[in-house]
Amino acid sequence: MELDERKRTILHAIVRNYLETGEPVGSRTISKMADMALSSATIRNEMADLEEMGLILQPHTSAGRIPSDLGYRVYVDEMLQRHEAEGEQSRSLQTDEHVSLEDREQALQDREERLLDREAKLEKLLKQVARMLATDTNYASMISAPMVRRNKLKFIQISRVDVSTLLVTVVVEGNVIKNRMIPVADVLDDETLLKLNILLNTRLGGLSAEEINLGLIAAIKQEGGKHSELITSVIDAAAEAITEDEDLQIYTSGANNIFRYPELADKENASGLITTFENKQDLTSLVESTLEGEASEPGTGIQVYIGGESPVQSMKDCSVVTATYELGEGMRGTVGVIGPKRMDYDKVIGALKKMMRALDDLYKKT
Amino acid sequence: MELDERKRTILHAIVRNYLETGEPVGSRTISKMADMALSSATIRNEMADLEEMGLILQPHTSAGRIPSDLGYRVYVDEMLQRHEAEGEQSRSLQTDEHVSLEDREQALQDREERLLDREAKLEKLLKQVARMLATDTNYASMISAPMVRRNKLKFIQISRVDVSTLLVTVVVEGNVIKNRMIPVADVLDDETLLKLNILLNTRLGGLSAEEINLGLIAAIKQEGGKHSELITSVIDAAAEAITEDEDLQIYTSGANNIFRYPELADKENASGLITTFENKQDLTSLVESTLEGEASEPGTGIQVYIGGESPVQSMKDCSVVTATYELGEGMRGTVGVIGPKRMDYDKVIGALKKMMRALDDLYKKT
DNA sequence: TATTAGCACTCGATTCGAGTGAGTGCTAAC
DNA sequence: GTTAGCACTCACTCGAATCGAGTGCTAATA
Repeated sequence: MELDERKRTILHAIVRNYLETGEPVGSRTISKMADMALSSATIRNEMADLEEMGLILQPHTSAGRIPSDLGYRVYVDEMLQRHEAEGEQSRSLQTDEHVSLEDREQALQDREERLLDREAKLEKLLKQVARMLATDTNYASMISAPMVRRNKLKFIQISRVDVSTLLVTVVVEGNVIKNRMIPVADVLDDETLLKLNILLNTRLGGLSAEEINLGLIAAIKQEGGKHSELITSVIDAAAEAITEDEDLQIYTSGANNIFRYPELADKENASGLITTFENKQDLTSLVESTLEGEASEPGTGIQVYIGGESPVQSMKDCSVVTATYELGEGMRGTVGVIGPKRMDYDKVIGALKKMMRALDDLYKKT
Repeated sequence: MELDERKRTILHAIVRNYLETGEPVGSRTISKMADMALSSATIRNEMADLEEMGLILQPHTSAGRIPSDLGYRVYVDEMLQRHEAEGEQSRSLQTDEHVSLEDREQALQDREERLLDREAKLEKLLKQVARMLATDTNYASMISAPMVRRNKLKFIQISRVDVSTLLVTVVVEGNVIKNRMIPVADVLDDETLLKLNILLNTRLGGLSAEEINLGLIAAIKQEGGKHSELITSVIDAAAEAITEDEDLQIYTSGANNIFRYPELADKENASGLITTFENKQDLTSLVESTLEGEASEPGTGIQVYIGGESPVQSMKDCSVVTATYELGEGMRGTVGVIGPKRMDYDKVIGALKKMMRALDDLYKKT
């Protein structure tokens, strides 16, 4: 059977109505709609067809129809196409409605703030983005910290904080900074310290994790003479700073919003979702899946997972809309909104696009 | 009316039974208990008295009794006294059952790990503690990062990472480290850098936030000559590191456990609690209240908030058991367990005490 | 005088059945 | 191909009946 124009219209009507009311929609409701010149009986026939095609379903015999996952799918796909088309258009028109982050932009006005130690301030930004998305949409939101490429050592410094303590500061590519304190028994004079610093920087600067092998370490130790033990500690710290695959930071917000939607608020669902939001662990699959999808088919960058399509088990009754954001320098992360399957996809996609544009601008203005 | 021995026994029986079953307990249930040689009628009379005294109440006329908040209070108070007594005993006996953190202790065996950059590793420890408490008790848990006293500058260092970037590293009392990157237009040679470092350390080292006033800053700037702009930046960073009243970090775990207890799992309650756990903001009042309470009456360090006693509005149907932990050096924080009013206080208090002992040992072994 | 047996009573919870209404599928007429 | 009409389904609501755990009170008992 074919999904002709009329069936498509009816499907749309059903989906839209269901998104609004959250209740199964009957044939009479549809036939009474303004631009619908058909009787309920006709609608019923078409509905029967749509059901046969797996696009809608009945909760029980004497109820109206609700969209099936597949039904949502065709609805969303069409919407995405429309958004994409619009996107092309607006890109040439250059709308300037991205005001929401303006206070942040303000904060970033002075040059110093901008190049700041990423770890600290980025976290605040991400939390803010998550919160804004959640409050804007009334759904739950998540955002992953961008994956930073950082496998090259940029700078090492040993300094003496007090007589018995040394501080090792390591800067790696991407301006990620790691500190480590090392207690020492024997006091080192300034000269030795300076020598060690020069030695370490000349030998290790610019190297990646793979390049720092045992041979090299041994060589440096030899050069360092009696301070080999200290050198080991320092290189250790450096290695940790480079390799440490810090478990993908993810921030969430608005978890409580799930209670707004009865279909998610029952104990079973709520408990599972809350656990997912708390552990964050499970959300990584969502991040990965989004990045993959984006790579394989780079479109607007928006992806929608309906029900079971989501890689996260506990979200089988939810829909997830994700996007990939970029903060320049190839730092990419994933941001997403999680809500009931009958979420307002249009609004959510709009909010995400707006947010991504804001993030884009934020770092483009550097 | 007086709370004589028999009334007390009956009250205990009611509370204990209610903690177990979660259902109102009737006179017959009590009279049938092993060590109870009274008829249900007598129990009923006593119950009427207890109700008059405000220690128990009836959900409705034809139901059994449940403990009132006041009833819980006397129950818990007695338990706390008992615990305190036991505590005295076990302190001289020196039991050695604190095994739960042993893997962590293992990790801290090698000396280096121990003095490590607190920020990073402490966070993991705290998260682990929270999770362990939550899984041990099946309630929700929270832990606040210890408040560090850090108002004295210990060490400042400016170093050149690359031609256009300087790195300022500030260490303050308590070995908290702050980094900040500063972009510079004009290149600084090593000598100037060294001079600046010495200048800053001699003038600022050991000073507290109050002591770094505008006059001093002006004086330093003058000494620094043409690098006054840079000096401003550095002092800025230092000041930030000292004062920054970083909004009291709090970690939570096991929020989903609230769904185990029907009296907390209804939408209203659950939504409120989840929001509280997510924002963490509201939990600060709990931390403060605990520290205050601890200060005014230093006992076992355990405090119990029953229902409305808790300073957190959303927890009016919960009980909260908190404790103050200490990681040496006067670094104190608060750890707590949040559950239904009918929580197993004994188990929770036990778990908290055990955890505190483990934390104590962890840092005493330094 | 304190305790207990007995009894009427209360009231939430559960069950049952009737009634309601939104919605369907099918058939026959247009 | 569309529509009016009709019998049918089934979740939902509501009130009545029943159940039973538990109470308070009274009178008898040790």
